[in-house]
Amino acid sequence: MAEAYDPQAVEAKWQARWAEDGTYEVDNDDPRPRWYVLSMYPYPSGPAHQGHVRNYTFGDLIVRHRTMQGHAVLSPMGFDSFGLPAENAAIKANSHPRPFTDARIAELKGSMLRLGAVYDWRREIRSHDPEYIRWNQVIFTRFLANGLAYRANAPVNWCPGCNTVLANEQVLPDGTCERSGDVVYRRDLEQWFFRITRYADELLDRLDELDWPERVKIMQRNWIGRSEGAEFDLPVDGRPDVKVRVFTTRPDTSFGMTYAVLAPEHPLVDEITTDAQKAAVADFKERVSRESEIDRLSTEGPAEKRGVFTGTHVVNPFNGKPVPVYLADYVLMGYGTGAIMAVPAEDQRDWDFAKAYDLPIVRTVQPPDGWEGEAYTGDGPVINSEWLNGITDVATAKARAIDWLEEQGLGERKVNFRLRDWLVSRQRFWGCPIPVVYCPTDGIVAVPDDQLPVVAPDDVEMLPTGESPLKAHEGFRHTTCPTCGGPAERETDTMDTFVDSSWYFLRFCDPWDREEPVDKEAAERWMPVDQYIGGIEHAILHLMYARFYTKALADLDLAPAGVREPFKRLFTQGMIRMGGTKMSKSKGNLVAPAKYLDSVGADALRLYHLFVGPPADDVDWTEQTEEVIEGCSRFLRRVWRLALGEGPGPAADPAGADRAAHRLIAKVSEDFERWSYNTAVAACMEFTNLLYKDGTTDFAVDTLITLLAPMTPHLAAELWERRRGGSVHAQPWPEADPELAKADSVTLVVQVNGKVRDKIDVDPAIDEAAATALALASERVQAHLAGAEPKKVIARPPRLVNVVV
RNA sequence: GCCCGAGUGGCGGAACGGUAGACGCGGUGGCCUCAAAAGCCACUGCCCUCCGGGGCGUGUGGGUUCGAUUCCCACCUCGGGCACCA
Repeated sequence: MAEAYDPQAVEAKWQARWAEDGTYEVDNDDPRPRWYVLSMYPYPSGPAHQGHVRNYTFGDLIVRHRTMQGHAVLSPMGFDSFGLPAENAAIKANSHPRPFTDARIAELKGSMLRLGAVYDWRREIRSHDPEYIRWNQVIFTRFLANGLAYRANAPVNWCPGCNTVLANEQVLPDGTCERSGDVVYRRDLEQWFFRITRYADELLDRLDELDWPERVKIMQRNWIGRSEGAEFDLPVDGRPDVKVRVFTTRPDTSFGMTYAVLAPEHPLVDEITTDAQKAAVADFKERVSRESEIDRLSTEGPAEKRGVFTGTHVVNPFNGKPVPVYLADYVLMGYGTGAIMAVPAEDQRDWDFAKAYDLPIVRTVQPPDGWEGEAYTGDGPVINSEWLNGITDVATAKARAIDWLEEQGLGERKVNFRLRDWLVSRQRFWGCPIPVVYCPTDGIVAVPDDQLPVVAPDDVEMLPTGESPLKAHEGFRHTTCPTCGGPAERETDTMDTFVDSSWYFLRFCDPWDREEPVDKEAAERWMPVDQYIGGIEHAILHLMYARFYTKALADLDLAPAGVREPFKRLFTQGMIRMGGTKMSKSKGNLVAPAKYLDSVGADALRLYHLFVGPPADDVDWTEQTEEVIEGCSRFLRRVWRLALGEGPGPAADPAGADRAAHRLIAKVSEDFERWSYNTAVAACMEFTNLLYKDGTTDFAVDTLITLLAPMTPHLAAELWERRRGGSVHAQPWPEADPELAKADSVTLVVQVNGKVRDKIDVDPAIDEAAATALALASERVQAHLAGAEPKKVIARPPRLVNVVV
């Protein structure tokens, strides 16, 4: 009797061997065809949780599968180690975020190793490493030099009590500060931005060429929010020198404009407000500025309170008629021109406002017969529009209206984006410092390369004031100007941590490069990432920023010019849920993987994650989960006994077992390609059941072990070594022989009027005539025909015959 | 409100337009054992049955088709994303 399967012993042995042998280290000059697999590098929050396990199980499967297929697989890993949790923990413990972060990384890395996920750890990147900070900062200065980084005023949440900026998450729903309880208000502050909008068109257009989940592409398209329309001027009535510029996507409806609206923050507001309305307008502006973001953006609430009349009129250039100008909170300064022409008949927001303020409504598109709705935004013939009347569709009318505006010199075609520039300033300590100094003489000066990295000092006091200790650190703050040598002040803001993750995949190609952030030759070789794997929660921000960085770095000659997109294929795995909500540390409902690593082992836990359902779907962690994991462990023990000769004896029909093995190869290979791991596991279980029933052959068992290698790598390695010697992971991925993989007989299903009435075993090569004859000869079929003549017989040999009466 | 995605046994889930429920969990029965654990074998959608079989079944209602879980239309429920973007 061979010894029982001891997962902990087997797993420790092979993990040590893979590390010692550097099995999954890959050099940049490796001659094999390249393949770059990347799981999103994690924020180190402590030991791995089930979401990590799921992510790295899929990633590791691909690494091992592609390696067996003969590729040089680049599989790097690192840690997104800057961020607020470490800063808060440090404040709480009155320590520094670094030791805290390093400890969390050690824990997470430890559980990744125990999972048996293999990486080229020589390439490890940590965002808080001074070397990575340096290159992050070099890139920032290049962005600055090329107009991709700039400083501008931006509204922020300001807490007067804490004297600091708050993140949206730190503002309570009632608009007060979560720490001090003071009323938070919006205030303009100088902040750093990256000009991602320069790439808006390319970010949108290149989505088409990506092999990404459709829903992620849709989310990105919506986020970019490209809309085509026109911009034109509305002269103020009686003051033709003052004009209000508006943006509209529906210039065809211009004859239906019955009023105009400015955003409350619009610069022309004070100029055009009449004396009689001054008090009301001031009152309204004051109220809007105090409204929290949430209130302002809510569609709830009485429409009557949402606007105010300025007392002024503007002239509709289309028909020369004056219309009143209002301020309304539903018009935003940040989009378009911050002013609109309002056409209540064809815009629901305008309709609601018009109703509340008793403004006229004029339809310019004929709604379909029986239309009972309010604003009509669909297609239809133009009405009430003078020279636009008679046009029967919106698209033509739009084009005609824009042409007219351009001919008259009143306005022009215009494309607007919802996408805003990326605000990267964070008033935080535990992040990459922005490498800039402010000099009274030279203004904003980038820190020169030879003085990088700018690293935050260690002798800081982490205080619960909400302020970055960098601000209070005189030694850091006061410096000299790199240009004039005079006294200057350092920027104390740090960069958004999304900056760190926007190019790490490029650095992985050659993390040893001491000259440049990205080694272009190495990046040329490995990029783009062939398979990127991560959570759907990064569908917009991280993936958008990384796409932006890749394009910008290419244009600045900091990355290969030909690589415009970082991630060729993207797979987004489902979330782990428990009791209806996402399993997470903050919700306190984590089920630690360690407990399963200690009991059933890593392979069984990996198998569970592969088997439980389609990888893209969410997983519910329930009372039953424990039993399913136990079931996976049971299967592995079954394989163990089978492989070591303790299960069934040799097959009476060895050729039949071998043919089944070839079918298994075909099935698992196909399932791997289409991310159907749950059915691949099911096929292996089914095959194992078959061997238990009909007996084994060496080829059948070896095949099973080889196919399991990417899924349960330790067990497969151990069994292969005991049976054959050497490493299963060095074996080539098996090829199915199509001849042998053919089934020796198939079930012909015979239906009468679409209902199954008989099943007959037939030769797979059976032809239509023979199948029909066989079906009609069936006693059961005859019984159901009851003497009637078939009207029609549909034969789809060898699987089906349908007799229609 | 708009945009996605999903509704299949007691449960997780299978199913190029062609046998609905693979595989697993749970359950039932049997074998092994002094007993238990482990293991092995069989059965397991619902209803009816004269045990031959028959009927009903993939959220609801229609449609296309010889045939629909699959394609089309409408609706319901749940989950997610964006939320006044002119």
